[in-house]
Amino acid sequence: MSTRYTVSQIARRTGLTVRALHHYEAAGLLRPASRSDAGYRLYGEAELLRLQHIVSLKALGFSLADIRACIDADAPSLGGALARQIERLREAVVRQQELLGRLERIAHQLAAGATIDAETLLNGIEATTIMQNHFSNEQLQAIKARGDALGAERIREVERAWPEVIAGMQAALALDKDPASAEVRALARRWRGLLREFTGGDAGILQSMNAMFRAEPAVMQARTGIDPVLLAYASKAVGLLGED
Amino acid sequence: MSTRYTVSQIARRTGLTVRALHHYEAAGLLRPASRSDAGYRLYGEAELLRLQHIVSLKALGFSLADIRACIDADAPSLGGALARQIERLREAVVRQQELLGRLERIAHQLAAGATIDAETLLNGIEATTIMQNHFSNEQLQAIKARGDALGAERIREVERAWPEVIAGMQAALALDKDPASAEVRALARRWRGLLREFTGGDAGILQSMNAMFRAEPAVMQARTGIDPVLLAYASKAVGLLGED
DNA sequence: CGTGCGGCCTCACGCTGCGTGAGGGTCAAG
DNA sequence: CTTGACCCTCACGCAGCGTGAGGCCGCACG
Repeated sequence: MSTRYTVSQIARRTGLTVRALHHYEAAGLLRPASRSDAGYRLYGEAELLRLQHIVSLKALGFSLADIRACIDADAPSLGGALARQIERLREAVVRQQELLGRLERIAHQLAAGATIDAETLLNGIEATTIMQNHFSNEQLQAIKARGDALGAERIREVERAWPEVIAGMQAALALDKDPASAEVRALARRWRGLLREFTGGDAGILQSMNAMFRAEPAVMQARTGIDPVLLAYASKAVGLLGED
Repeated sequence: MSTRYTVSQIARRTGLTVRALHHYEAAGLLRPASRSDAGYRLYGEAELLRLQHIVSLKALGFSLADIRACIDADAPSLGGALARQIERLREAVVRQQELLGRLERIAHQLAAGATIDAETLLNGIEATTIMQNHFSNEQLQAIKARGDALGAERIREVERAWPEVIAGMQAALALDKDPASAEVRALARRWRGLLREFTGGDAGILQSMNAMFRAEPAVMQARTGIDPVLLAYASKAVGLLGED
């Protein structure tokens, strides 16, 4: 009449392991219909059906807790759980794709830069990580678009120009020169020009960059040579330029 | 001279927690430069730098073990680890996108079918799950393309026609009619027609479907009303049709 | 000089979804 | 009676920490 199956039979029919069935029982997901005299688990058709549902939901990425909620409460939670699961997965995919993008960019750099040492590579990775933390995705895209617009050649020029300007500004600061003096104004104009080359005139990006320098003074100093004092001095000098 | 930082200072500067730093130490990732008399962990600039690297690599999704390998062994493993990580991530993205696709299809059905009860929904989910297990991705795409080509209206017609043909075949089997008789031949022709509507004449899909019926007789019987005996009978009858 | 509060320390369990034994009964066949 | 093949119940292990528990520093305040 009521056919009974042992754990291993059930396991074979569902593609699960015996251990998993034990686990599901412990998790309150599926209790055997009965036990034999020796304590063997015995399952019936109803349990098999329920298990099919469990397997299906698990294949959709639901957690055991979610599955229990869905099956126990029946209808109400299922639709909601489905929606939540979709939302979760969408976010996960987006995150992973961003991550993948970053990894691929790094791998690309590595392939282009021929034999690059680990230290340099890690520093580069660190830079992108910090950027990732301080700029929004839109801002990062804007920066990337800006870089594409400028072209690799111009970017190299800018990168060569920065140390010079920074050194000049540092020297002016060391000699305690008036930020309003003609010499410092000239430096500030170059500074502002290079900065705009990066920000593209986007006030938000400028703000985020300042925040980044404030949040990571040590790292930024190590990478750019700009410490908070120098930044303040240069900012003041640029501010004194007015709309000139 | 050599500035020393306490755990919580390091934690603040890196955005990690004190517990995480303890964990990294236990994992052999980052040992404090020294300890105070009271046993307090004391970190230096070098540790801070190393930790930046660790954070960066972690942000790229590397496991602590991988990170340790990368940082300890320096250059050699980093490139390889990067490539492996990219590969892993690509696979993960593909898997999750497939999953997302399935979930969205189900959600779509649910939205279309208005108020569908949980039982029916779970059965639908089960069907897609089993299909997923028995057909390759290419086959599933081919089936989907086939469905699009036929159109929703034709599919509904086919779905209405199947039970009728199955019932007829079942009746013929029950009466032990000769599979070669005119009546059964007529049934077999309709059966074959409906089947081709699904397979699109693809022998691989037909084979996989037979395998599915063999592997999941109970489920398939519950869903289609076709049991192994009936399937054998029908297959014989169809075979007897020849190239007719 | 005590005391209170914030850090710091070292265990150690918890979470997810089982895998993988350990140690020991059960059942049908030979 | 023995031998496999199954079954049982613990219980640890995995990754990466979170979150206490219980107790020792260290600095400031009264």
